[in-house]
Amino acid sequence: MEELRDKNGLTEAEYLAAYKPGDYARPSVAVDMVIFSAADTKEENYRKLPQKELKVLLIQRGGHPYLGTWALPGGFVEPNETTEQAAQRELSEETGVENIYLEQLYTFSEPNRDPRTWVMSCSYLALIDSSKVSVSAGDDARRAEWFTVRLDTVSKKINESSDLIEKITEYKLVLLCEDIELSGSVKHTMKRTGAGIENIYEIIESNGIAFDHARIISYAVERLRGKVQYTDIALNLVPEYFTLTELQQVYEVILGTKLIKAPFRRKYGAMLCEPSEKTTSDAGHRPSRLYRRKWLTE
Amino acid sequence: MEELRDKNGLTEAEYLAAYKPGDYARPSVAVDMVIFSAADTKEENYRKLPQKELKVLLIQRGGHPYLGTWALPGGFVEPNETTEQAAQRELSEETGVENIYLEQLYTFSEPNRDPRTWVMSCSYLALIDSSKVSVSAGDDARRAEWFTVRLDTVSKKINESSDLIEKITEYKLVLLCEDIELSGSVKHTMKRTGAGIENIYEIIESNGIAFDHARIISYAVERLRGKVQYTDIALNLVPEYFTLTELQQVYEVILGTKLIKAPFRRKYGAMLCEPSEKTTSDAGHRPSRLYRRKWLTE
DNA sequence: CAAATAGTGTCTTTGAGACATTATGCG
DNA sequence: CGCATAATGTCTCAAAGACACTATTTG
Repeated sequence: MEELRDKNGLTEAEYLAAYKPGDYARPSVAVDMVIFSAADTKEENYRKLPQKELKVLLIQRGGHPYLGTWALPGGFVEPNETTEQAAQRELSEETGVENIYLEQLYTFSEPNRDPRTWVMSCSYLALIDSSKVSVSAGDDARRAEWFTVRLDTVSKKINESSDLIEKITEYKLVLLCEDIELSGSVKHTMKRTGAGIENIYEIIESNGIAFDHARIISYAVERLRGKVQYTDIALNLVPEYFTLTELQQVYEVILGTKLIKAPFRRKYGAMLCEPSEKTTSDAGHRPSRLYRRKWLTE
Repeated sequence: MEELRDKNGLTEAEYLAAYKPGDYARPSVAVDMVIFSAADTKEENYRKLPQKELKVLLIQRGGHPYLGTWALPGGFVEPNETTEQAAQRELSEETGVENIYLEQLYTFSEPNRDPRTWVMSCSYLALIDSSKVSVSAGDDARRAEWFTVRLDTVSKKINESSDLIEKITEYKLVLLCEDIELSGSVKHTMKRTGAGIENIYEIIESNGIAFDHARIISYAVERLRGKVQYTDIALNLVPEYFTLTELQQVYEVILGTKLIKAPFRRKYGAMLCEPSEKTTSDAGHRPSRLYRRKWLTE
């Protein structure tokens, strides 16, 4: 292999030594983090259990563009690191917590998604257990807050003609934090013509959410909804010791549906969790067994 | 919103007009295409049916680095296009076929994955029906060939200690095209320490496959294996009119297992396909009904 | 008719969904 | 004791897995 020479008579080592990068345009590459947690609501009735809510961490922009609106935490990838390492770095800077579940989501590349310059966003999904979440710090410079996430399908239209099927779905994303309400609408058009499929995503409204981050958050919620059903990913949103009711609430808040207790326990409780010796107490009702994650070693 | 001014007293329009991109390093971003098809093997016995094989399109490198080895088709993303558009462009250049199933896979970003310079690869999965595949053209400059794909799990080790679980899986990828045999080994280490999970992928051997493309191809096969089970993605590998046995073979070759006919037909045949009036003929046995894709409009 | 595949019937087992019933700690 | 939740039992129904049987074409 060392002896191979190209049409200029150079070996690979010689070629690389002489290599000069061309000066064609290169994009900046940022990582944007969709950091979810599942936090308890406050419950006044001491006998009733709190409910879970899906939260996402946003940061208020202190400069242009999108000054004053809310954005996903993120930053630029540096030349000596992978996007995963950049994501890990941003994550510990932002939350102060190490060892968080991290998964690459999607690379968004619309050339005008950042009005300043050509910036691609390699987005990451991170899941953090709510007990580790530091109380939303009203830091001096950057204000970071956890927003309750709601993603609903607003409308679904299907246009069918002889050889064109068009499926238009509109999603509405609402983000709430005390008196702040942000919202965004994403329209997904799926076109099938002949043997071809085309998916188009458009942001048709973005209210207080910076860049294309409404789209990125919607995408992250959809990924979470899908993966929760066939992986143990939800266990990353729950403390080390947890009750099965808690876990069920996490599933419910992600999927947006109510689940029935008995089959949920048979399926996920038995498959993903193992009972510990501990129980809850002081609850105003029968105490509940605490479970731990069962590491799948199949 | 127009009236908001930042700490320098600028409106957003003024800020953007004055904006100068910094001169920090930017990566090149390439798209690499994993183009799969499912082609029939030759069968001498006229009564027997041909088998399907999973194929991937590779191009022999005509220059350094990795001169003479085989690489995924791909190219650089240009400033006025999305990665999807770049992928679409590469795809029609390479195969001459429009309207192909296309899906973003993963963005690989190890800083040294290209020995020349900092290049990220945004990889795409494309599925093309074998009847559209032009016979592997021995073009003048770039030699392109379809390689039969085989991905096996070679070994699986689990190290469990008190608070560290390590799962090491080794995959072996073999690519065959007549007398050419390429191979690669990818090692996946999953470490769980405390609440943290770390996934490390290493290429431990690459025989005739350029860059980190052995890893990208392995990733694509795994994605395909996963998605085939809960989507209609496999129908993109089959012509407009196809038999259910053909479709079953596609599933079998992707999953690497044999499936039982009756339940396969009940599940996928009824759900994803609709019968046409046509049948096969001249087969040396009972003719088979030809089906078409049923577009899912739920 | 023999070879080879097409296509269907049915039995078993598994598991999801739905609902009901029993258990238990706390004030 | 009564409230609220914990935990489990059981019935029904749908579907996956496995296997066998019938149907149909061509040389």
